[in-house]
Amino acid sequence: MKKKISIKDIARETGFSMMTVSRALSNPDIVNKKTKDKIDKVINKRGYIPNFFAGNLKSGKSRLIVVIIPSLRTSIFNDYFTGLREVLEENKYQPLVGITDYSLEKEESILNKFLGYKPEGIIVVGTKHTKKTKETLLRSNIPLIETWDINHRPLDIIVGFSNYEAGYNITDFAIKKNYKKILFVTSSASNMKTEVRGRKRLEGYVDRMLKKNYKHNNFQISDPLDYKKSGEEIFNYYKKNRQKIDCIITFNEMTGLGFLSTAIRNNIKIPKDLGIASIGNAEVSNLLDFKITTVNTNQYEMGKIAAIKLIDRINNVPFKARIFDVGISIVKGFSL
Amino acid sequence: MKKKISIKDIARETGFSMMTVSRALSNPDIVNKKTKDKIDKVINKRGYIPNFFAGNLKSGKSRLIVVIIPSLRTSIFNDYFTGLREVLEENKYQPLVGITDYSLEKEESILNKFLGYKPEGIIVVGTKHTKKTKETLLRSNIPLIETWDINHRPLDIIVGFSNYEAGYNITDFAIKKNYKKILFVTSSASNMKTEVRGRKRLEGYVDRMLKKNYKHNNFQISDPLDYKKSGEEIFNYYKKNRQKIDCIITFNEMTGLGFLSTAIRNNIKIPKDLGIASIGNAEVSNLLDFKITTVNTNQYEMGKIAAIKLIDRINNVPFKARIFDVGISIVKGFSL
DNA sequence: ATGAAAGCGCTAACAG
DNA sequence: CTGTTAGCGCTTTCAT
Repeated sequence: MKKKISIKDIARETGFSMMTVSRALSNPDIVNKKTKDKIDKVINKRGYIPNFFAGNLKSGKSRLIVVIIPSLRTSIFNDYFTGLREVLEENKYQPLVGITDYSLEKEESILNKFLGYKPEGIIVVGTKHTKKTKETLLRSNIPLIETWDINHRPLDIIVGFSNYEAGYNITDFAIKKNYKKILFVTSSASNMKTEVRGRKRLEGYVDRMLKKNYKHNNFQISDPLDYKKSGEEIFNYYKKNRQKIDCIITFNEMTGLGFLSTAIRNNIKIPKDLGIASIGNAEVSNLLDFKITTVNTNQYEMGKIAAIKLIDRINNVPFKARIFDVGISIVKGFSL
Repeated sequence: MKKKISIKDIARETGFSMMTVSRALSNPDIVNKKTKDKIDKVINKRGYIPNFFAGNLKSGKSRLIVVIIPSLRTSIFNDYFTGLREVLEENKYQPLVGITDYSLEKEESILNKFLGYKPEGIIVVGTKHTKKTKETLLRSNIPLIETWDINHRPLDIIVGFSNYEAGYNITDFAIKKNYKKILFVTSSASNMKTEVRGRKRLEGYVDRMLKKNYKHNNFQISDPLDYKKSGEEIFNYYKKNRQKIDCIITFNEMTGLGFLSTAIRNNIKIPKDLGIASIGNAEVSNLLDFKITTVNTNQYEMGKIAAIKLIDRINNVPFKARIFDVGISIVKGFSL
């Protein structure tokens, strides 16, 4: 094993003290130019890399931000994470990513582990957490951003949009296009308390339908992560209930795309015989030539704003509101 | 600001020494059961979370693994990363993720930064690095896995597949299906030394075509990340050259899917009038009802194996080979 | 089974 | 502009 080189070695070799070397690295301006050059030369020659932990231990600043996400395999969280990451990196923060696979228990254990890294901030998806998670979060006293749903009391700060409004607005859009027999598709998980976002979207749909005295109707897919299977399930249901359905709205965009692909391959005339819309803004939908009408939930921007708000919070920038609505907008595709 | 609680506080409150508290946490078996219970109780009550840095500083073990990836927005790297992450987590390692956006220079700077976290291992995508990156990697003396392409001399260990073979095999598959006028699509970036993988795929295609004395033909898309635009570019080229093309193979799967979507919407008869195939295994292609014939590059498994090999290496498990080929396989869709 | 001393590599605070 | 001292919070080592 090669001997590890520390700041001490650089100090010895340059003839300066450890402190001068330290300053040359973190605060070059206050060091004599010549001194700095000499130190730099030796550092380069030796390939010295400062031990991040040691510095952090003393200074108390880790520049680490905990980011907790349900999944990275869904493009929607990917966009969100990309937004986060870009802003964090610009500000020299390093994200520490934890994936919950949609489990609140896993969120709890990840959080516990990550708190040991002494993060300067935390960003989580969702406003629903276990009781213990909430306690830990509150007790830790670390700046915190909850995201993706604004209809809750924030533990600290919330950046998100209204899932209810998303469901309401897309239904409204379909109604105005003269569709009347609109089916709303959710996942069976939307019944459970973990999947609040899907449930809120459904509620928005139901309320809009009730206002028109239209009959509301909810179909549940079995596996929200298997879009192809979902597409087939929805299609089978549609075949059996053609008379009762002239439009289908799915609670998320990939499910919508899954169904759209099945419908196209089965030669359904879209949007004439059947309108299709969804909620969320799947990157692939825009990238392929199957642009579905959907609600853009601005996840990339949401990620950016969440990171900005967190950094403001860390820097004690005064703020008025605790809830930031990044808004939603309907993106027209060919499907409705 | 709330006072931070350290192991010292727990020691004081339980009446035991810091060392006993430390052992109760990291090595519970050698501590008296009653002692441990008492300590646990106080730890829970106070919400004490061990400072990860301090422990690591002394022990020298960070349990951090640097993972450097070109992008997370492509499902292909996502699958790969998921494989990595699962194995690392099972083994109590924490991935530290760096995104290069396909830039070797960014890879270099990320690496330099991350080395300060004293990782126990490094996993990078690709075998092409800047000279300085190579030096740093070698000098750091940290177990290293390079992935995604086996046709190189490994710096330490390589886990990947042959991109050349992928191009060769899919072309072979098309030829055996009696296609003769096969167009291969790459990105303009495939000319540059950064995008070795695309170039190798093209080489495989060319060699297979030459063996049959078929004319090889390469079309380059302008923006490899805009699949819809790529789809249109390829489609326009196809329209103008219908007579010369009976099959199109794209160097990556999303580009193939982009083109497939355009072709379907333009009522091209697939695979009768035109065969379409690609390389790579885009998750979405399987999830939607547009399964394209493609080369499965086993990225999820590759991630898993890369992580396993790295952990073996860290644990000084003796190994014979330095290159591990995870292999490729053709996945039949409807498109060819 | 438990404790005391030492020190990991760095930087804050103070000194000059 | 540079140096000295002390100590961040933990674990290793040695002792009991």
